[in-house]
Amino acid sequence: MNEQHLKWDDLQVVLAIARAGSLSGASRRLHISHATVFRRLNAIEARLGATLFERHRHGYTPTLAGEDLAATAERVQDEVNSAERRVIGQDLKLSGTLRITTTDTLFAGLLCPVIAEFRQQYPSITLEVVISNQVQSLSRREADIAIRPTRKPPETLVGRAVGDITLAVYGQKEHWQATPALFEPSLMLKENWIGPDVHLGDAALEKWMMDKNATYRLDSMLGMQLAARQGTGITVLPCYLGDADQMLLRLSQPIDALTTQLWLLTHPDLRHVARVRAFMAAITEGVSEKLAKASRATASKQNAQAE
Amino acid sequence: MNEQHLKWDDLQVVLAIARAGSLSGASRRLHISHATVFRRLNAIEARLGATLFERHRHGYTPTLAGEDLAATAERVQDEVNSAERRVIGQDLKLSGTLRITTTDTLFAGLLCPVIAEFRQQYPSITLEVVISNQVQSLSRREADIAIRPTRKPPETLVGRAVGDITLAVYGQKEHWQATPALFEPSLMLKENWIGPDVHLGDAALEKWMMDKNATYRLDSMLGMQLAARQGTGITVLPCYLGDADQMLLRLSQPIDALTTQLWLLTHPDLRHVARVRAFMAAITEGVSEKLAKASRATASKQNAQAE
DNA sequence: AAACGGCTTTGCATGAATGAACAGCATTTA
DNA sequence: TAAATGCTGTTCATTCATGCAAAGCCGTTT
Repeated sequence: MNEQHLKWDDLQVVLAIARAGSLSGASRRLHISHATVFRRLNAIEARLGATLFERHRHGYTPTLAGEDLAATAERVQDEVNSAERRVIGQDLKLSGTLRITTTDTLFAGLLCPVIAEFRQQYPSITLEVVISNQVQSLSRREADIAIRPTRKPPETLVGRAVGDITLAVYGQKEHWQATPALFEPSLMLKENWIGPDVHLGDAALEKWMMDKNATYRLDSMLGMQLAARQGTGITVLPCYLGDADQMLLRLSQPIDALTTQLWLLTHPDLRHVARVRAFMAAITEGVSEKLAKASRATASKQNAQAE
Repeated sequence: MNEQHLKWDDLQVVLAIARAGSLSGASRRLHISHATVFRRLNAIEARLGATLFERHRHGYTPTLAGEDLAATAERVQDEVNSAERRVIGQDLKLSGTLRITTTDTLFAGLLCPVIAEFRQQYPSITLEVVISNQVQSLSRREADIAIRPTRKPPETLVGRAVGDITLAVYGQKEHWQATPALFEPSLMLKENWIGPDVHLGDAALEKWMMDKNATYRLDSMLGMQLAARQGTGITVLPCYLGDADQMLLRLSQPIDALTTQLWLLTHPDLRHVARVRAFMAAITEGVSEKLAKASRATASKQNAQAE
């Protein structure tokens, strides 16, 4: 036997195939061509003199040896990711790339102009924005900063709460403008409600909507906003989104049970990275003012009704 | 920041530079060109945006980040080596490569014909023989099988003792053939002794030679054999070596304090590899007979004197 | 039954990586 | 003191690895 048959990068290929269960799945995980995955696996097996995967038409299943290597690869991956974070965590330059993950609602309703301003302020920092309602793993280096509404952030991450996100009932202005009062939601059960489907992933909202019997469900707040604009029914939206929409009218006070906080989160290892700090400061400044403005709009409407 | 800047193979380069302290040293460790080391390190640093080594004319020293990555790389190396041994340890084929390490003395005096016979018997097995008096690490995959004289083998390895290696005093036949008796070594203190230097690495032999005042020292048994052939003095040699040399004559009984055992050692993970088993069986059979023959030659000479 | 989607496998052109050779500088050796 | 040695750094030609495109097979959907 020669000294070393296993190239360290080989483990990454084995892991991707084992976890994806196919060559094409692995190629998508690794962002390389499936032809390359195919050839690299065959080269690895030839070098080791061992069969790592059983071939099927629908894909590949690992042998015992293949699974052993995949488990090893996971441990190596943790080591590599930790090391990389530690090294990059010392970066004091206001340049380089930042990868941000946030929801479509937050991006469209709150963050877009703030990020544009940050771009002007720090042109040397390259931004990659992942707009997804799926959770991106910060420890797995899928993103550097997460901007999310949450009532309880993960303990493994660090960050700050920027402000409260209040939610209230909204309806089409054209339909509801002749009714100036704010309603108690429990008195609106006979209305047609537009609600969230299970993919939106807000358990508290789903629970709150249970007695509303929504027969029109969408998987995003933006979708619910668009539906309410059509006069199809009433729905619950974040105040920053609903209040800014000229075609919608606020129909209730903010609903305490649905209030969340907006959190900026990053991995502890990255908290001293200069561009991470700069970005979080800019978002905090730009967004907390907008959330405060939404809060003031709530109070103004209440005073107007008292007169 | 992009998802991943650190290629897993990068760690290997960083480790080699950190431990060798220079690009050329690292290139020798990795068996690649120093130009490649130079370029790969610069590429790694550019990707990470961090300085891993300080440059000097005499070589490179790691920064804190570089040392951190090197420590990580060592852990990864252990993982990779263990995984490879486990996978290869299931290999049941009588083909592939075997890497053997043994001493120059054992190779020249005992193993050469036995290995040649093994080559004829298993032509599909490629042998790489490292002849060195330095210890080669089996856990670091520098060799698969070690053949060594030792009185106490390392506990982390597995193997078998093939037989005893006896050592006795030898002198030039031309000079000593008129003196048929065997001497007690303590009565030969006034002779000119040829001894081992410190690099031979046999502490028991060095201790035994202390009162012999050897003023001609060599760093190998083969060297001591050649010197004794010239009639320069008397020396201590393994019986399998001295008895087979027509120009030398045995002058003493085997010296109990110097007797060692010949061990075949391998890593526990490799003990079921078919070619490892085949090689160890062949060496055991071929060598134990030769060591027994040396033992019989001792008894015959003693009987001749009793008559 | 045809179309579609997902899988694996193969050939060719291109880009990336590597080794060989060279150059320069400082230190060591004869 | 000159030559040898060992280091880093650069250029050019070659080799290797990769992506693109194509082909084949099979199961599912229309």
